[in-house]
Amino acid sequence: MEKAGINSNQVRWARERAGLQLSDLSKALQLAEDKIAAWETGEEQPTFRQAQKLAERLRVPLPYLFLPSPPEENSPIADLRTLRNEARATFSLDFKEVLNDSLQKQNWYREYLQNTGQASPLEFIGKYSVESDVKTVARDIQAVLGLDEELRKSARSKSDFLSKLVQQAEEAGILILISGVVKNNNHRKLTVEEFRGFVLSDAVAPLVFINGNDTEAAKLFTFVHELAHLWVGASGVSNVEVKSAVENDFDQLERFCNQVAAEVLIPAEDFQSIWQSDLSLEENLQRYRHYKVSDLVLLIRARQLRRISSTEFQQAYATRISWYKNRKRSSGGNFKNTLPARNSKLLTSALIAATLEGQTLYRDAARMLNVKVETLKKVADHLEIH
DNA sequence: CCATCCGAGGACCACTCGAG
DNA sequence: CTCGAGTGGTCCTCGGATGG
Repeated sequence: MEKAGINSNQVRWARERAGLQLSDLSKALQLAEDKIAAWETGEEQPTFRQAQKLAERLRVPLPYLFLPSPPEENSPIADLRTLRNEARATFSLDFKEVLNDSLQKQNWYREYLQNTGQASPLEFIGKYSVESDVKTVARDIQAVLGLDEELRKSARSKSDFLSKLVQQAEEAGILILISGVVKNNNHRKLTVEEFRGFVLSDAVAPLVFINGNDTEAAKLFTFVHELAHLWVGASGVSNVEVKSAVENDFDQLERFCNQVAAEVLIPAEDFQSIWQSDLSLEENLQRYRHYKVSDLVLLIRARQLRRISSTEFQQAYATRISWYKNRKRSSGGNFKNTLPARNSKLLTSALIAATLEGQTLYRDAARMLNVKVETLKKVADHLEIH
């Protein structure tokens, strides 16, 4: 069998980068641990086929295994880090892949707009700064989203409310991706401990990514929080701790975006006028049902506006969180709906339009969405029906 | 050593239904 | 009417099994 002739040092580097033990790899590749160890020392060489499988499992392009030394991997993440002053030592491989995947989609979409003469700058990107008035920014976001009494009324449920807002944001030209996994791999779930969302600001093709593994309540809040980022024109990775929204976040930008998000979802004036001090917390929460926001958001608001004590907040918050965590996730669903939701409907339909017009190859389009060509065609049919 | 097949697991939306 | 819970349809990845 012909040997691949890879650089043994690269095997070790890639394995450690992927956070895998020799034993994990041995199991995944169905090969003896000694053999893989020998690849790493250079005593043995894998076959081409084995090298291919190895690269696949280590999530690196095959050529990486032949390089003389590890490649620089700093590109977009370095920028994000400087923009966000939180000292995050390292990002997980999963996160990096999601970020790169999103950047590719954003780049494609920007070029698509340019090629079709639709690339006009969105007026709201970077319209304000963190020094701006919270209320003013919040009103502007509401206006762009068309978030008014009517929209709230038309939402059939809280999750429907979120999807309606997402739809409005996409119509305004913002790509919104909501996914709880890396690419289409259900075995690689994203953790909310690492991030709840991120935003890639851009004048013509802004992109918001929401970690779909989060609770409904948190997703809604993160979504609006990321929009606030765009309104001040800042990219960044966010881990919006719902809890920290009521305390003084050390980061001025994050604090500002949290305040704006709360103001968008439930304006302080409305909140104050509806609240009745002689009612219990639970009774009061019932009075805000038509706002279609979850108890968690209401609790944040109540605390921010000093309607409840810190202890009351902590207590009510804790019971909600455990309830949300215990709730069952139904399995099933239609992949033809899932795919556009994960990759942004705006991007998906633009991509399909581009392939139909012959500007983009089916192969490339399918690769960008991480599906087979056949699947992409089915999704295209599905979307045309509606 | 390797190609191929097959079942398990699980993501997510859209819609319906029934209780309050 | 409102709202949450439940359900159906579809795909991708993984890993074990099989047999060349």
